[in-house]
Amino acid sequence: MNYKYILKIVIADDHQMFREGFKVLLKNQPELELIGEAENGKELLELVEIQTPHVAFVDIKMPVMDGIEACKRLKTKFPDIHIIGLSSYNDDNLVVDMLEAGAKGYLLKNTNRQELLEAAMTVYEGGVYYSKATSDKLSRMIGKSKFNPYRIHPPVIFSKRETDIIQLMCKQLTNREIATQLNLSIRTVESHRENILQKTGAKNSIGMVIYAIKHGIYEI
Amino acid sequence: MNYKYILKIVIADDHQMFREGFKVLLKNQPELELIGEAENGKELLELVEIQTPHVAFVDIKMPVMDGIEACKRLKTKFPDIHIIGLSSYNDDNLVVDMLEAGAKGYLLKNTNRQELLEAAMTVYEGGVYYSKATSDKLSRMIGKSKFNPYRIHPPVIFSKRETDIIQLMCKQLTNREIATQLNLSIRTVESHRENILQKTGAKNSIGMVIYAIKHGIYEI
DNA sequence: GTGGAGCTCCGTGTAAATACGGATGAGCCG
DNA sequence: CGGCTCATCCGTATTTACACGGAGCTCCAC
Repeated sequence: MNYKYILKIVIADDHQMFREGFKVLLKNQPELELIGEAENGKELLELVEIQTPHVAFVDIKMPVMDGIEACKRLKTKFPDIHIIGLSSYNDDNLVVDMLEAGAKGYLLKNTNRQELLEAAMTVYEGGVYYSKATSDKLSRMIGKSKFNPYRIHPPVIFSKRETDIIQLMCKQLTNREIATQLNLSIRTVESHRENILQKTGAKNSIGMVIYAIKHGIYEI
Repeated sequence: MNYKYILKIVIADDHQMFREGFKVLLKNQPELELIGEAENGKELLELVEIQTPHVAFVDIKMPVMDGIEACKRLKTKFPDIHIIGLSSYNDDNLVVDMLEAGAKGYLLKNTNRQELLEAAMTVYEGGVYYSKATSDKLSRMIGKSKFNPYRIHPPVIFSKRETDIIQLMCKQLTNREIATQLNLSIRTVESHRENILQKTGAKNSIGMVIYAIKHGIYEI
């Protein structure tokens, strides 16, 4: 498996032991960068307020504010965030609630680093992911519900060239300067820029750079 | 908000978790450079002995030597250092002690990067800064004491109008749309934009929006 | 009551970006 | 092979942005 992104993630769980174990799983996993931890849903909301994670791993059962409520609020306030529910065992009803609240994935806590990475990447790209160890009962519940795994929106993927151009644009180079630097015609650069605007849905280069920053294409 | 310094800061707190969170808050905050950490007051004194921080963020409650004692000793030995007290909740009496010991600011630990930066800059420029979430009780205590809050305003680079326009630009409005929304002539908006570009040193609107995001003028 | 800062407005340009249309070849994959 | 994406290039036109200049007004502080 090969991924081209580095995803910023956060973990919300009330047990420090689990958070530590989670961090151990992230060792030597450069594709996932843990940028914050929360002990409950309230802290998670505060955390997301100041950070900008791509994916949040959220325990369903937490004090103060549980994962389901946190998920609902997160999706309202930060529609772009991708949420993966966590539960200690197959707490079927709660998992379904979590998915209805907007989570796009679900993992049992005794997961492994492979699943962790796969789940994060899948939901980030617009898909859904369920723990392989998901109980038959939960599988049937999901199968019957609207949460059947499918890819909603094709992920916005940028070609290498487009990524280059986005980054150079973010460095305040003009189309002409980018063309010179990349040995391209300025018209080619303009074409790429148009495609980028179209893909990101941005109205102008400002929207594009915000998109780029949000999605980690450009680091500030 | 715009600051022209890069402040060297240190953090003293006995909880590694908090220090890590503190460091997260400093991400993308080029104005604050963390040059050292200490786990207690004693380590803090040793640290300041060999480093020269502009501002020290010091937890009040620490083992070995608490923040209050550390603050007193620091102010005696290094009168130029600026100290901001930290506490997990409104521990009113201790906060007052900390301020009497020479701290020029006080922050609750669940602060944000905006407050962090503002507090650091304010005390560095000779002012005092208290956490916005400071309890009413503490406010009264401070009000009665010699530590009457006042704020030295750092050189304000952006006027209210300019800030408005920056934020609308970040929302991908064109000059014309901004003019309409603010009931201004488009030429006025263009003038403001030119001033903003000049102030930020940005080459175009992309540089400006990156500046705005970096400095908390626009939240993404 | 002078001076500065902020806000407002304007003229005249050039440079750049945005928007629509189109095309060709290379490379990959089933 | 056939279909696809990517990268490359182009024409034409309009809209915005950027850059340089100047000026009058209010408000407030010194």
